[in-house]
Amino acid sequence: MPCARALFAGHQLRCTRQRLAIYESLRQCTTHPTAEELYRLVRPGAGRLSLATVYNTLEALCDAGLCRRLLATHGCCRYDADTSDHLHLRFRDSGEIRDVPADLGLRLLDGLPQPVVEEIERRLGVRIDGINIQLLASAIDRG
Amino acid sequence: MPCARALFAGHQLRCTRQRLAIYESLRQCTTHPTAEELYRLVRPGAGRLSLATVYNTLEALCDAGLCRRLLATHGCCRYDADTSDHLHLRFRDSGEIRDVPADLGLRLLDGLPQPVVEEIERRLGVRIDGINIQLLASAIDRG
DNA sequence: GTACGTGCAAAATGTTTGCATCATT
DNA sequence: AATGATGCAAACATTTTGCACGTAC
Repeated sequence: MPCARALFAGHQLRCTRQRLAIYESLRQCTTHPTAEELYRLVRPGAGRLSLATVYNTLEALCDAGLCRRLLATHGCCRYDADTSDHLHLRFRDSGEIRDVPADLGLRLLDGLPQPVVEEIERRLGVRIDGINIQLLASAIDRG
Repeated sequence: MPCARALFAGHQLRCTRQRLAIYESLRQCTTHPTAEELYRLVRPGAGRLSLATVYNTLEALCDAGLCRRLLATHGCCRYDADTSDHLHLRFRDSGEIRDVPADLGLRLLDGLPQPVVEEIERRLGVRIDGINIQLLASAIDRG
């Protein structure tokens, strides 16, 4: 894994003390922290740091492709009266969420190897009782 | 599909004018609306209605299993410095998000039939360039 | 030196809560 | 009649913004 400085340089990101600390911390963290958690984690060793900077930095890192938001809802919560396991298509630019036609969604879900799901249950000691699949889409022929 | 009144009764949900309107509207809607959108959609025909009631109703419907939140982040945004396609396990009760071990995640992803992905691209006219898979887990041996 | 990042505080956004009133059972 | 839902406003939580100052390039 390249060092943070090199990655920042490669993405035209200015390399500041705060950004380095935030990114290093996020890389070492296995807990998928929130902005607030990162702030509390990084602040003690980082001299002055504000929560707004954490948000700004995470935004910059995401834009550069160096991190991502987990299951970001692109704004606010969306609701669906169809509670069966089905697939959603999320458009990267607009955040719009569309359903994948049921037949195609089923064919994709059927492809998932059940033995692997069971091995995940065994190894992690959990019961898996649902799945969310979100395909990320870019519209074709834009710009 | 059973009528809303019957579903409400089956889940010990009081059947009010507002709830009926909200649920019917959500069922007919293909756009996965936000609470705010539902509010604007339902209000005109529903007499008095407040946004808080929309939130309360959606909460009650979700609890009853009659609808679900799409990709709810259970609180706030979480970040991940690993931007490769990998699987997450979300715990229903705590909202904690854990990584699925890479080898298992890969085996699950490899099971996805590529021809189906391509057919989705063709039929919907989009380019699919990423996938989020979130397995929903309940801890075993609780309570 | 300039362009960009930062801190702080304030605003904006999305969601929840307290309480008196009202409606469903 | 009793329980639970509603409307409203206010609280809350998360994220974004404006601006003066500071720092990397």
